[in-house]
Amino acid sequence: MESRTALRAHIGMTRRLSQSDWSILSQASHEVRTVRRDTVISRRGDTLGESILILSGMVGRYIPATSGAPHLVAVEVPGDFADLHAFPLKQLDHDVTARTDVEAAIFPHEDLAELIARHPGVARQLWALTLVDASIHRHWAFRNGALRSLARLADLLCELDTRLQYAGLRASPKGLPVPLTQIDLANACGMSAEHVNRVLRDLREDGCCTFGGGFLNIHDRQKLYAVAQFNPSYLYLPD
Amino acid sequence: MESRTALRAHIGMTRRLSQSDWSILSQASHEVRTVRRDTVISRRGDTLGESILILSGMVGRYIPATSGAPHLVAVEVPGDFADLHAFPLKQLDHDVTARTDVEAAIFPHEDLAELIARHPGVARQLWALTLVDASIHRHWAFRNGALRSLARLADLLCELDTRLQYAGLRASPKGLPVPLTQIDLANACGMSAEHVNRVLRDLREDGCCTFGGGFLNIHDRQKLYAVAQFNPSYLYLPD
DNA sequence: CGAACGTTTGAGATGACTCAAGCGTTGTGG
DNA sequence: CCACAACGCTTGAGTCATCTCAAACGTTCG
Repeated sequence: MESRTALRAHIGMTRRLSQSDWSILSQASHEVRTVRRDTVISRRGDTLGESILILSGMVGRYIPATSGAPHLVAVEVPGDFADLHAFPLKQLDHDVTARTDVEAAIFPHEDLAELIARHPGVARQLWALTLVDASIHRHWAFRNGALRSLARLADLLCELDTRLQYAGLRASPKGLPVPLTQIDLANACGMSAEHVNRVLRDLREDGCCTFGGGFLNIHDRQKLYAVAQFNPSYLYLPD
Repeated sequence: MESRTALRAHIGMTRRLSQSDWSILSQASHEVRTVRRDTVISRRGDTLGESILILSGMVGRYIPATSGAPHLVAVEVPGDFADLHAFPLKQLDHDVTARTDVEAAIFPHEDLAELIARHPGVARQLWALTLVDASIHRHWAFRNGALRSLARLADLLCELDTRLQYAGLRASPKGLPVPLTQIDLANACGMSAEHVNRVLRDLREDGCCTFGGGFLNIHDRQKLYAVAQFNPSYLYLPD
């Protein structure tokens, strides 16, 4: 049971860890939990005693706005820790919500603490994982501040394409599963849902990609990446 | 000499560290360097062997845009590590530039590594510092995605006010030193410089604050914070 | 079957941008 | 020491991107 967990979980961003570091880390988790879609996993201000590693599904981080809907500031895909920063900080400044049904490996903070004390190398790797997150956050700030709607939306789609593929969700002929609505995209990009719809139409008519039914179908990846002028270096993917 | 450095540097965000943790950490730095205004401290893709703690002045992190000026995605103030994430990641995805003349304490990565191996508690504190950075990045994504120009600019000014005050730069009758131009603000907020100028005029005419000559003079802090609906929880300031 | 939700499209309003010009300040070289 | 260049600030006028409001449609789910 546990070994199966470990096997399945060494995916996506956790591939930054060597096989041996991974086997050490995976011993800190003794439980896999399933979370239903739209469940709030943790709420701003909560004090957390555990962090979760996404095995399947997608979660979002939301900053509540005083007026209007909470704003989507990050998504986590399989292989990402959804809230590892709660381990050193103990507290979250935002909400974490399951966008789909989610399978997650639970890492109690006390187990992490013990593990880290004995394995500084793994500690460094975990630190690095949160720093890749930070780099992605910077890119979201850049995207929302520097890009116009067409490039902005395309850039987000490129990021999702790259990260989801790296997480092992290979594009099939039917497309890459992206369980977000146009409203979610609008929320992430700081655009109105109507405008997202129009920009998606433009991308479709330009032969770049179609988005719908939970799938992103990329017809011309090179063109899409060119529209976004996408440079994935900020994702710090190995290779 | 060194003790003076330590004394002066235990400011701002480093106050998250206890006095004893701080004395341990400060032993990892044997050099204070002065960097001239507008100097590029490190460039995207560089492999860094040291990280710097700002003692005085301000630095910016810029993501180069394929077209147009590089985009300002973060500023660091006294007490912040400008590039501590280069320690676990070894590489940067963006440029770091001195916005003013900067005094910085140098922390060679090999000294940090040794120190961290012996003091896991300090390691955890350093990790936490980079996570506060990440939280600030999330807020910048939120700001650029969710707020309209008036609130957006006001929110940035509130953040600068809070962080600079916390860094020990108390507001004098003449104002709080904010060594940025309107162009910098525009760059950070994803607005045109002309529009920043108009919004600053609005803030001035509303009696909130005046910005100019390297100073932010806040006339009615409560009003300014209300315009931005500013909630500083994301800064994770103790107390 | 009806309600709720997401998508799609249109029309009009507006916030923010671009272009343009003038002004003040600073720094520099003749 | 002056002159000029460079830069940032300020304001105006017109344009454009994006938003808002509105309505219709399809799908899902209870």
